[in-house]
Amino acid sequence: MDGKVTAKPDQAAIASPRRSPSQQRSRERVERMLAAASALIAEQGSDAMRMGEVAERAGVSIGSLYQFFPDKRAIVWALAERYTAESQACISAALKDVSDAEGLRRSFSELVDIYYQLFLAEPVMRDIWSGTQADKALRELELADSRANADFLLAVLKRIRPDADPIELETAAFLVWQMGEAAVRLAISVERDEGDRLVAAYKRMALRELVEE
Amino acid sequence: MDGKVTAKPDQAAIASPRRSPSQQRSRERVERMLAAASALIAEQGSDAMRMGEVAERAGVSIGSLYQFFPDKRAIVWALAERYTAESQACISAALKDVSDAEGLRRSFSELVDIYYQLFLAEPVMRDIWSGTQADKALRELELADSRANADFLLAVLKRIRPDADPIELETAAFLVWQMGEAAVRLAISVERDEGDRLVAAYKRMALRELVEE
DNA sequence: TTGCAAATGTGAGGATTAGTCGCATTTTGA
DNA sequence: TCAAAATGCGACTAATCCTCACATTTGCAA
Repeated sequence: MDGKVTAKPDQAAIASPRRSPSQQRSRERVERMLAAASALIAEQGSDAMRMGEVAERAGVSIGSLYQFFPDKRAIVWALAERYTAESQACISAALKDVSDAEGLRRSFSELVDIYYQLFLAEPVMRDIWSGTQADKALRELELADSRANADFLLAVLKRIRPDADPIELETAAFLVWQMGEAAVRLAISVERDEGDRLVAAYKRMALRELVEE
Repeated sequence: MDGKVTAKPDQAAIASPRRSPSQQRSRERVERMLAAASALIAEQGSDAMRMGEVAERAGVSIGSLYQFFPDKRAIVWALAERYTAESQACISAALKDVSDAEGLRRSFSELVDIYYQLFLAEPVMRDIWSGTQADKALRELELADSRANADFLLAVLKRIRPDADPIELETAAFLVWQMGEAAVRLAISVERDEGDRLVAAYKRMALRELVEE
């Protein structure tokens, strides 16, 4: 147990590749590893995903897998980061130019629908956010992501209601956003009909809080 | 809506004791096992809990542990069941006699506070609901529990607004309840100040939905 | 009391799987 | 060209869940 790897203290050691692929060849292999992991998570869930199976499906050896990912969580993390970056861009775009209540109504409703569809359609996201919450680092990524997204909403609120207490607006934005994530997670875990009703009810509830206060 | 816990699909097959302790001696030993598991979960989280450690701390052998619990999840499940039963009784009591909007305001506010305090104070609950969600059976227990609790709320709503569409009321009750659980989980994972603000904001939001529609 | 079946208790070992390590092969760059 | 760096490999180690064959205790009918 003589530590050659110990140098890095925290987050880098947790989530970043053990070694960055610098050659074209290895970059492609890393992509294959991620694709294999993604497929396996979609099929069985991240918990049941076996590292050996990822390696086999990617056509690489176990050793190569661990060359670029320090541990199993790092692979899931890497996928989660991609999805959050993607959805953040989407959210930012949807809310960037909103500056009045009516615009918020429209954009917010669309946004929730997009989010709902995304979760319905993407098994990996579904698993990562509802299944692997056991992982502390992932929970923190989600929380940070949630805050970042809530900030887009907060920016809109500040434009619409410039005189309101900023702390109150921040609380409202964060809460409403987090509720939305919970609503979507709930919606995808029940029958489709009920899920649709729940998402619609959430939209009403959220908008009432956001624009009718 | 019979106010009774609806039996989940194959909960017995998944989680029930492999063998029911019939002698006083073994009943006490099972209690010791659960107590040990509870303590370990509080200290390290259910994921890091080791079966060997549970056995050692309970003063029994590994074999005895598996005599009464078919697997690791069963121990966590058994603890989760106790807590949900406890909190359901509490919720039922708080909402049983509410029959008007003002009563709901008062009781709901108290209820949320109790829930919040419970999560703040009880590390095992905290871990089970935020950490071990990777376990499918536990997710289902939570969902069933959530529905059962929402039913108490639904009963109140039906008394207060007898003319409203029952499906809509059901959706509202279920959503509001689920949002509450999400709000509390969120609140305990941030700074205390912010958590308090979030819970307060949730209360306002929920009551507006429940009594001002 | 006695005898015996059922209940309970035990812990070494089987089975699985995350992660390591020394060495082989390929690429880079001077 | 060729040495150093990067990449690739897979048998092996370690940790951990859980089983199983056997030992011990308890309940109870004769």
